[in-house]
Amino acid sequence: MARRRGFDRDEALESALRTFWQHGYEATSVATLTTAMGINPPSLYAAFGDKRRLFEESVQRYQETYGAFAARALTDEPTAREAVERVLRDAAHEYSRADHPHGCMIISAAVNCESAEVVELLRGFREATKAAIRQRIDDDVSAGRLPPGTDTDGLATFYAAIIQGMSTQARDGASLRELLAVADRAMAAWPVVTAT
Amino acid sequence: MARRRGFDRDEALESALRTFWQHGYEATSVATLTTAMGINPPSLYAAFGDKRRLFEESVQRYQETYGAFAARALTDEPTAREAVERVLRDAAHEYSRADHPHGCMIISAAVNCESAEVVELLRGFREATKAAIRQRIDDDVSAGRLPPGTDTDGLATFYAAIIQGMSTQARDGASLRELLAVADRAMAAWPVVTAT
DNA sequence: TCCTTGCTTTAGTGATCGCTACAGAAAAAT
DNA sequence: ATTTTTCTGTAGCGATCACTAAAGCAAGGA
Repeated sequence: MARRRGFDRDEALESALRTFWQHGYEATSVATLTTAMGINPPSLYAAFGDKRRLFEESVQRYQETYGAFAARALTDEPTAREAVERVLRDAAHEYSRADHPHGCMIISAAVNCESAEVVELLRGFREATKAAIRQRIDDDVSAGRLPPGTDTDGLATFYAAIIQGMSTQARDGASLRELLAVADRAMAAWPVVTAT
Repeated sequence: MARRRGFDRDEALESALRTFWQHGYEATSVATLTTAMGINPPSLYAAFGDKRRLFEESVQRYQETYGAFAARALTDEPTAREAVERVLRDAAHEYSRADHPHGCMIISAAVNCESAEVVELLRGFREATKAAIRQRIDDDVSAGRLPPGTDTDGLATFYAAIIQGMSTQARDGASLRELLAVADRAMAAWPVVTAT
């Protein structure tokens, strides 16, 4: 039929992801992207549509790779307490790794962003994570591991805030040790279950 | 001598501050600034130097006004515990007020910013706040209100992360009630002082 | 071998970026 | 009233923004 694409679409998307992760949506220019991806603008537009759709694909890919630890922890662990603790400890490791940008892309890539759609896209992902934490805690209330009157929404908001604070700290250069200390301290705020 | 300035420098600076606070350093264009300030570019450059120096003055002004609650709480309260608790509760109120942008300017205005100098400027302010919290806790260790082995640096990092998480939550639309719940939950992680 | 098809490169679109030259206007000093 | 000085508005600087028209090139089908 015709000539085939001369670059690996997946590798190019990974390069775009990391560039967006480091600099954010609007601060990343198409020129920066094409340089990082090793292609020319027309190839980018042919393969990914435009800058926004490339960003959306990058975020999707982030959620399925670097950001997948949270969903994994929430489903794998037997109790809400262990699940949340593992989310925080995994976040500490993930956010401080030296082989990719620090912090969380979902949290930091659209902070100074004029596009309401892009802002809402990431805010939606953050809300979803918070809702997943709350669901996991609700399950524990239903199972009797937490008292019936537990403020599950408040707890979910608190741990979502912790994750966001850890991401900011990581961006500011906090070490794995410091982030783990934050995670441990945050778990000290877990509701005390009084014996019956 | 000569013609006097036709606008109020302080009012113009306040307008610039709020614009930077809302949109961040790089996402705020000079055109946006001049519109918000009600002046033309040459007036801005004559009165404030350039965009970066205007931003620095805006940050300075922010610290002395909207952001002054933290330093006040840390010096006014009698104990570190009360001081940190008041910082968090004041932050909850300040970050969710309807009459100015949500969250903290120092935390959010240079997240997606390519200028290393601007990033470092705000990071320096964040480090200073963290250091002030740590100092206040160190004082309590010296005074015997906290045990000698207390990890004061870890505690300061934790509450700095809480403040940053609250700022992100506020930007995402969290209410005063939700932010206060985060503050209260965070205080539940304060070290337990065992009786001697 | 030649044609068709689609990816590639080059080069440039109008719009906006931070910033400023220039000239007119206004107020204090003479 | 005239001069001096500094602010003000207009208009535009070169650079960069996201994006694309046009033409060259490579590979499968005839």
